[in-house]
Amino acid sequence: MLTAKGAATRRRIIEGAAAEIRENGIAALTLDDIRARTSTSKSQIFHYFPGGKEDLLLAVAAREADRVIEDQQPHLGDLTTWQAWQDWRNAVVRRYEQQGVHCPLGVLMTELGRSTPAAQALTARLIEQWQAALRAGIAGMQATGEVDRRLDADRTAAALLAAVQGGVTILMSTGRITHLEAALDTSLALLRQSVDGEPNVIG
Amino acid sequence: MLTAKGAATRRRIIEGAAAEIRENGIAALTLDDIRARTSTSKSQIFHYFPGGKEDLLLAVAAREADRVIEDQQPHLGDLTTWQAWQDWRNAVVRRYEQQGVHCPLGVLMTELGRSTPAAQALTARLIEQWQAALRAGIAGMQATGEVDRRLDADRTAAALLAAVQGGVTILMSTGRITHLEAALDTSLALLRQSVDGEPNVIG
DNA sequence: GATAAAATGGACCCGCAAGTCCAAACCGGG
DNA sequence: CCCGGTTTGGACTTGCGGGTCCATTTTATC
Repeated sequence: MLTAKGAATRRRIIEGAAAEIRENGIAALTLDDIRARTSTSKSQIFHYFPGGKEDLLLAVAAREADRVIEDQQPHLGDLTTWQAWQDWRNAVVRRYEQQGVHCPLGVLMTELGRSTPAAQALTARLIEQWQAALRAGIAGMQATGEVDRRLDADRTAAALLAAVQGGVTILMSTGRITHLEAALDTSLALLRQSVDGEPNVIG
Repeated sequence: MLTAKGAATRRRIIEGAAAEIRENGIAALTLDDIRARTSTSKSQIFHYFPGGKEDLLLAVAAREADRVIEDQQPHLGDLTTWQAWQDWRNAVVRRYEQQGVHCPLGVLMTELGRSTPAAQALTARLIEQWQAALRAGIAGMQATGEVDRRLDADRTAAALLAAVQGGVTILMSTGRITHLEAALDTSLALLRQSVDGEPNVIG
């Protein structure tokens, strides 16, 4: 079982590990660092994560995956107006601006993505969830005629998601946010353009 | 100095390390694996890469960065017609289809990207080079009137690059290439669309 | 407040992998 | 064929970090 105190400790360990990754990356991550930061002991880590490091990392990844979606709310869930899209765009930029150079999720995915099926499933679920929200937003805008109905909503959502992802990746490796902004703005311009044949100014 | 034989060995070590990363990722990479695969000895690795593992990884990253651009040629250097763009698009898809789940470059960048300034410079240079080629292609198409002149060529190139990068990232973590394709096709559709105000069918 | 379960502390073990070292083999030029 | 440097082999050291173990303390429940 798990008492309230135990649950709190477990949570503290996950958060501490995530913070550690954000600061130093996963390559430098040791259980001892986590232990020190969270004021716990080795035995606690293994008590709450019997599978050891991998088990803990998976929990961190799950937490971070949730956070990714959370941080885009309430905008992501309500992309019904151009203003909402713009707010969402700004939320994404702001989120990753603050994130810093290490993305716990991205690193975790590339690190244990292929090794553990559980991690792979987590990734797939996040992408699906994110893409579904974008798809719903696009479809809704199409219903009101604000977005060209000839667009394939799902495919466009996939492209938009890829653009964001790529912008973030470049941000992580260069520290510059210009690509993420360009990717978002260009993608949104595509949505805004030529509604049912009517041309529109780009940008 | 470095004799022909020495240079060959050095090259063999780099290629072997890259192959090892492609197969098993960087987390699992050990000097012993490389040693075994390349039929060399520990001392050779340190002889040719005095800085040890990090030194070697940097060399691998440099090699892979070159390869990324190479593999997109000759298309990337000659984006003067829609056919050329399409060929380039196909080359990119094919390249990453074959690459497998591990991208030596991507992994290396996220792994030692921030730790070593040299790696960071390498990344910046690759992105700049890649983006410049795309920018040149877009600008050229604008000159002939085949792409809307109101587009900011550099910013659009940045967005396109981000889209590709994101598609690749998603491919690496899910094994599915659909996002890369959607990202490329959607981005190219944007370029093709509404030339100087004339609407165009999307997709 | 007794008792069982949960939580915690921290010493210890152990294997692995990076890096060191030295001696041997090889090779090119005089 | 001999001498400098280069290349190679592989044993050895070393430290780090994941994981184990058990004793102790705390907490929940009756």
